[in-house]
Amino acid sequence: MAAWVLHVDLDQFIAAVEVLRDPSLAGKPVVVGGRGDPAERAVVATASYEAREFGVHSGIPLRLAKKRCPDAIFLPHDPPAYDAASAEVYAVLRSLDGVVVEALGWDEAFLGVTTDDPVAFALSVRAAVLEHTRLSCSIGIGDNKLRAKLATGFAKCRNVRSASSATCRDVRSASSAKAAGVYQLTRDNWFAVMAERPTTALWGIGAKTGRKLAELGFTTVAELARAEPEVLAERLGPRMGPWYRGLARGAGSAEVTDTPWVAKSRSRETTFQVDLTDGTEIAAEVSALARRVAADVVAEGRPAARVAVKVRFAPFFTHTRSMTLPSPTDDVTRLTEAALAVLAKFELDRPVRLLGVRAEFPES
DNA sequence: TCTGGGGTCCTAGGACCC
DNA sequence: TCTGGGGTCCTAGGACCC
Repeated sequence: MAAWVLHVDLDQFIAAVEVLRDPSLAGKPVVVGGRGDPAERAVVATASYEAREFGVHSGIPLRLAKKRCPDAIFLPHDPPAYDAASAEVYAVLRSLDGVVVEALGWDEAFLGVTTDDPVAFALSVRAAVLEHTRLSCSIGIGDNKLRAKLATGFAKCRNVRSASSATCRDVRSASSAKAAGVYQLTRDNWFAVMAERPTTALWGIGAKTGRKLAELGFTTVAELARAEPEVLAERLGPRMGPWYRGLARGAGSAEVTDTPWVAKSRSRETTFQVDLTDGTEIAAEVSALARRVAADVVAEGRPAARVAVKVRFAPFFTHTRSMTLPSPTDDVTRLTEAALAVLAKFELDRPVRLLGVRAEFPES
């Protein structure tokens, strides 16, 4: 019996929950985001596969989604509904025998499992989730979390209509698991599958870091895996540099833990439909955000030690100022006064498109 | 095409202290 | 008088992820 990491990822989770609520949406292009009004300042949270065929995907402005897919059905983002659906999925996962469940978000979890047949086990997990929640998921199997997580992307290629995407290139020939919705990635097929892919295919390397690596001459995973740690450390920092090289070699933790997640901070922010210019109005919005954050802090049952304010000026310059409180507190008045004191550190000389307030908890 | 909201971790400079 | 280093805290910003 061997230890395996499984990465479970619900397919188009938010759109799928909406379809369960309203079966008439099935098979149609559905776009969820903001208040469901494509004329507003907001972005796509999830698009159904039908909408994705029009180039609509997470993160693009609703306005653009409407332009690309005029017939799409736009729905408001409804977190409580997704919380509830997510809880059902986790209940199923936690009911599985001998499995450690580590939550990653609404629609993702790592499972730690000991088995001789991880593919059969993954298929049984898919079946259980589908039977009890009517939601489908894809499952990556790995010998650590990094490989399990990346495997899920390939699992989706055999599961859904995204087989034309870059992630899916050549995945069939390199596969060892033949089942739909499941894919296995281990040290044995790591380089066969990953070597020629761009460094940004790795979990933890985004566009910015990918560009820096390319400037150093490392474009593919194989090239990054052969890089000198010192060269990477020089350009990308003493810890991050060598860590990226490890990613390229498929290195990662295999430890799955069910220790409950404890928040290190709580924040609230708002993008205004129309930029704010009036100082009094800006202060009033910061107060309102601070009161919401204070309520979150009270609910958390721990006092906050630090308060930060975020201001995004038009067109898109984001700045943060913060202060450590004289002593930790969960008092609404003290937190609000602190947020206003931090706001006063800014020179509010340009229109403001976003305001945010964050409370940080002391380190355990 | 003007780009949400909620988080986490890392880096780097300056203050301050010994 | 001027000069060392090291350690820690505070602050701002960058990058990434879902």
